[in-house]
Amino acid sequence: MDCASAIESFLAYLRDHNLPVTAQRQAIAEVVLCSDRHVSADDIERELWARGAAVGTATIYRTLDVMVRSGLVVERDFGEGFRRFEPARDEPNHEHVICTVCGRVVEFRDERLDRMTMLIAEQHDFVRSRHKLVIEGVCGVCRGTRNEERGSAI
Amino acid sequence: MDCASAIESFLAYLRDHNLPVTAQRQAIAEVVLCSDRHVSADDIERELWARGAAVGTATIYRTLDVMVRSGLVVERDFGEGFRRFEPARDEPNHEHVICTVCGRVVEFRDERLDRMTMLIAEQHDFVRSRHKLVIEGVCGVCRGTRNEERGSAI
DNA sequence: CTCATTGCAAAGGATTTGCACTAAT
DNA sequence: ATTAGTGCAAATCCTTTGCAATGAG
Repeated sequence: MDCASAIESFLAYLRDHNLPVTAQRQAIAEVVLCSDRHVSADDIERELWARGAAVGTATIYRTLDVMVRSGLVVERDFGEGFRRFEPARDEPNHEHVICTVCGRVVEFRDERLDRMTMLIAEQHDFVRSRHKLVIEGVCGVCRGTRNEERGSAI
Repeated sequence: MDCASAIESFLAYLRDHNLPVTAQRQAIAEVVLCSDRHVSADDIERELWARGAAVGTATIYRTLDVMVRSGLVVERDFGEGFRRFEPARDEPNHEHVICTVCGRVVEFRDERLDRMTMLIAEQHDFVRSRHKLVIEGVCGVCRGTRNEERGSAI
């Protein structure tokens, strides 16, 4: 699903649920759904401010809530002390590799992992709802450069 | 390594580094190192209070810092909004299954996982430092009982 | 005696909430 | 007109820090 149709889906979700379609919600949706990064609430706020369409912090969090509930956005916690959000893509379950230097996040999928975690949960008498795998390391860029360049999250 | 010798190792670490061995540090070490759970700072504070040896919050965090630096304690973040700590066991790298109802944590090891994450990191031009896998699900107890019983974290 | 630790309270960052005000339907 | 959303500031939660008092070596 591309960015434009994701936004349309979100607006449709709002209408379907009798939730007002406000300028703020559209602006936030654009930032989150059109980003190929894993953005934090702060990233969103900063980006909207830069675009000259500043939105209150509370509204950003409240809108992220709605977007997560709509299923169009997925919440992530990489143990950084804050949450990140990414557009839900068609891929059902994917994992993350995160660079401990610049914070860059790369995604990958592995079907074996899905099966493995399901089995492991069973072995311990758990019914698995989901799993989260994060691989930490240093990316090629950060190993090469002397860390002069550190990516922004937008 | 058992609980008593883990405590002894910690005290040795303090002496080796010319750090004062205080009653508070010993009390905190006992709670953390002798627990088979993954305790939070709050769990520790509550437990010490219950034992009649209350210790200030700041001291608990500061001591946890020292214990992590000593390598005898490992810090975990399960995305709950706070950190948990567990004694570092001999096993090098292990994963966690956490019950989304009662918070119970079960550990397991899988060598394949270690190899897999190493390879996956390589494929994306990352040098892996470590990985974190958390499987979320509902444990047998919480599926059976109607959630009357919810484990404490100590 | 000297220097690190302790405890308390204040400060911090991320997130949530109360409430008067504004805007969508 | 209703009803919900918005922004601001205050409040929360977990964690850290400043600082005077305390204790270990």
